[in-house]
Amino acid sequence: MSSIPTGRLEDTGYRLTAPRRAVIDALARTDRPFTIEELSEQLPNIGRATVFRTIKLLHELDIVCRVPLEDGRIRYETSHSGRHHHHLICGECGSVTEFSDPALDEAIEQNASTASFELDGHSAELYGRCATCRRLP
Amino acid sequence: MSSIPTGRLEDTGYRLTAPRRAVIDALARTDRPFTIEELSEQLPNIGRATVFRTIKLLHELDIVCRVPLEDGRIRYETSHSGRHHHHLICGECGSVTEFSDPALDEAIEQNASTASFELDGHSAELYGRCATCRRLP
DNA sequence: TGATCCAATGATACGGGGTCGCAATGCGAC
DNA sequence: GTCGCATTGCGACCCCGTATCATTGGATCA
Repeated sequence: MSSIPTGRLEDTGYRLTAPRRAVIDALARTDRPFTIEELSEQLPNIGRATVFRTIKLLHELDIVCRVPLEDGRIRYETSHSGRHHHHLICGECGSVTEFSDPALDEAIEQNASTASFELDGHSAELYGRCATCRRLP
Repeated sequence: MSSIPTGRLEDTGYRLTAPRRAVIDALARTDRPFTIEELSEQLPNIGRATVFRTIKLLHELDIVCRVPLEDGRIRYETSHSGRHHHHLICGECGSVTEFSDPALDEAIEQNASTASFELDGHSAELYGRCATCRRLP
């Protein structure tokens, strides 16, 4: 159960309304990647469109992040670092672990630079099985 | 106008039928990433479902690859290398350039290994502006 | 050459995920 | 208080892709 930086909403001129607070509370109660549908089920009093809009907003503020699965489906997750990062996505239990690595970012920048490409974003997702599912210590 | 290795279809036990040939011919005529809809418009006599099925098939055979855009939409592209690679995706002209880089793959494997994660796939997409759009030599 | 059989096709309905339009609501500033 | 505008809820809608299923047609073998 992590805490969500609601201040960031108000700082950027958005209102912290009751429905938004309800979505944020629901997020704080989950520690696993979720779909909008799952989230929406937990919030029967909140309109589906509002859940979508709120998640979109939180995504723009880097409070939640999109997690693209291998098959193209999307889940969302509350970003723990709030900074740019990558994901280790377990295909067995569905867990998602954030990581960041300067060497990886460096390799990405190097490739862009070699191609005279002006980089303004990137994504990197790793798919496989997590340590827990492999029953490693 | 690149040539498509149609042999790979028959080698794997699939029939090289007229509709499939039509899709493949259309691909050979495009050198830009495309959506199924765009492709389907060029093939008014081919059923939409067949275009989807054929692209899915070609994707499994690594003849075309999925290109996930920054906003989550998907385009497809005929894979030039036929091997695993990453993409430089220009947000201005929409061009997609393949590249592969052992250093990048190495960094990815390193991170998986550190997390005791058993890697069985990964993706890396770079978003920005290509050299042409930047008007570089 | 024809008969046979199964993969492939096309039409269409369906489903998941997300957005739009719009009237109603409710913050926050004055 | 009240005014204005951001936000909400509802429902219709859209996009992309898949499932269903009757029909077609290609490869194989006699």
